[in-house]
Amino acid sequence: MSRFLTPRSQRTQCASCPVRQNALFQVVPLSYIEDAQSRRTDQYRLAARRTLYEEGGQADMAFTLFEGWMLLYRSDSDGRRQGLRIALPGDFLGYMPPGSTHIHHSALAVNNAVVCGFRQEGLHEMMTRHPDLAAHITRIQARYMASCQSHMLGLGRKSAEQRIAYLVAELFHRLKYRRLIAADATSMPFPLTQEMVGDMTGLTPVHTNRVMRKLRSEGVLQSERSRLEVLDPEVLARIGGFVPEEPA
Amino acid sequence: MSRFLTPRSQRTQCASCPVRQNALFQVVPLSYIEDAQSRRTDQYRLAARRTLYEEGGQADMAFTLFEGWMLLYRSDSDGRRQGLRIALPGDFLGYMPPGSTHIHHSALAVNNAVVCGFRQEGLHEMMTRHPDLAAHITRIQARYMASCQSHMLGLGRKSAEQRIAYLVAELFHRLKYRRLIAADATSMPFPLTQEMVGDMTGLTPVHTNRVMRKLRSEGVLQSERSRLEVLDPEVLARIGGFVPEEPA
DNA sequence: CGGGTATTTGACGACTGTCAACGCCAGTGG
DNA sequence: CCACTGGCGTTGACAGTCGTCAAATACCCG
Repeated sequence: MSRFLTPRSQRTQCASCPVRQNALFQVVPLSYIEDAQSRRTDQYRLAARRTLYEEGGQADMAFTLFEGWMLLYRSDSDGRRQGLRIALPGDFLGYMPPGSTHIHHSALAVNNAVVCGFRQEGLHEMMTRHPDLAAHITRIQARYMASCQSHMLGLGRKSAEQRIAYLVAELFHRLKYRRLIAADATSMPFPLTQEMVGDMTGLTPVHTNRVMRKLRSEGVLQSERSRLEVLDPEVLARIGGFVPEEPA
Repeated sequence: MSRFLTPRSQRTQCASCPVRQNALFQVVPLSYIEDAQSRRTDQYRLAARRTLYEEGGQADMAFTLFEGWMLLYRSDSDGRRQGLRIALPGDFLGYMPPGSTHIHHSALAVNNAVVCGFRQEGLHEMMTRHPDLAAHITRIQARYMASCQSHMLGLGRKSAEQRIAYLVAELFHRLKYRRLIAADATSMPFPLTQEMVGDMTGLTPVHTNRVMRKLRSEGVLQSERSRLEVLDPEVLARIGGFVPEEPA
């Protein structure tokens, strides 16, 4: 648990290079697109294993994730790292309400990612102008909060197998909900390393490996390269105690 | 871990009786008090060990806690319970953004408590009318989110002793920050049972006891009835890895 | 004083972490 | 084309934390 802050893949420092590309807003409601378009910055392409922002840094930008997955995490003074959330395309990252000074977590690109940045100030202005944008952001926060609480329940009270099953079931559900995979898909892209799964579940990479191996031997999962096949979604959800909620 | 849903103190179902009493809003900014006064309901007095609301219920009311402590928790299908947050006087509970149907956690009165209720709809109306109230609520959510993330770090990566030390240090800090105890106080009211401490830290009551005993024998804490004396705040914060953040 | 709850303690075992190696695979450079 | 290298996955042995079960003691309120 000590090799973390500059761990296996010699986690290079953050870097992000502007790129031009068209895409839709997946988070901001349609009615604000015009206003939002004028405020958003260029898009950024972020290489795998680089951080978009880091704990303790200035919180002057928020982002919408367009492509790729990101791992949001927090680490303590001993270098132990705890995953907070896996951000999928369409997710909103790094938002901080007015008056906040620094951000409390870091964001790491799991694979190559594309994000679109907004200045926080711009968002705050928009919120005062469009009251239902404020309501929308409030909803997003509440949804993340609920998910965060589910993870707390897992970290505090579930076994390793349950936590991992929950994580996979949740990701599978979220990908389907956003139509990033077909509704009847039986497999999904899975760019997370076992170490990252361990970060999310509060487990050691070694123990994560053992448990995933067990799930495979039980015929629940099947993994090939960076894909994961869910052989029995029912059992997976039952093991993990995962109950899909409306939004995802 | 199975005796929980109707545990030791035969946790009676929720009940709340209206009461009349004057008090200030501690959460809503002054400028909205007039509007808020017209929207708030009466205050409610809640006996110790009763729930204010429960997971899965309708989310039609939000509350400001005036007196007493509350334990917000979530439980899974096996009856295991995980504490999410200790609400102290001045805290805001049960808020759900527009469109939410049911609440995802339960709120239990640790000791006798007094809350003031607001209809969610009323809050939503106010938010559209007063954009900075929306910003304020957003800030509150972000603060709870940050605290929630700190707890995730603890649940996932810290030892039992560290988690308990963190919890106590955090409560001590929050009480001081809100001037619920003097800035130079060396002790605080501590109505939590060891079981509740275990709920918050993801530990068994039994193991919680052992660890608290250890902290006492190390001369860090001292407990009498429902008070806790912090003999060495420095060491406590260092053990728990607690770093006070601006708001609390 | 009595009943019920909370705290405390001991024995025991399971789950998970730690340490240390090894194999596999992809990308790189010769 | 092939050897090399670094990251990731896999495995085994072992230790320690923490959960479980069970029971005794202390405490609080009526």
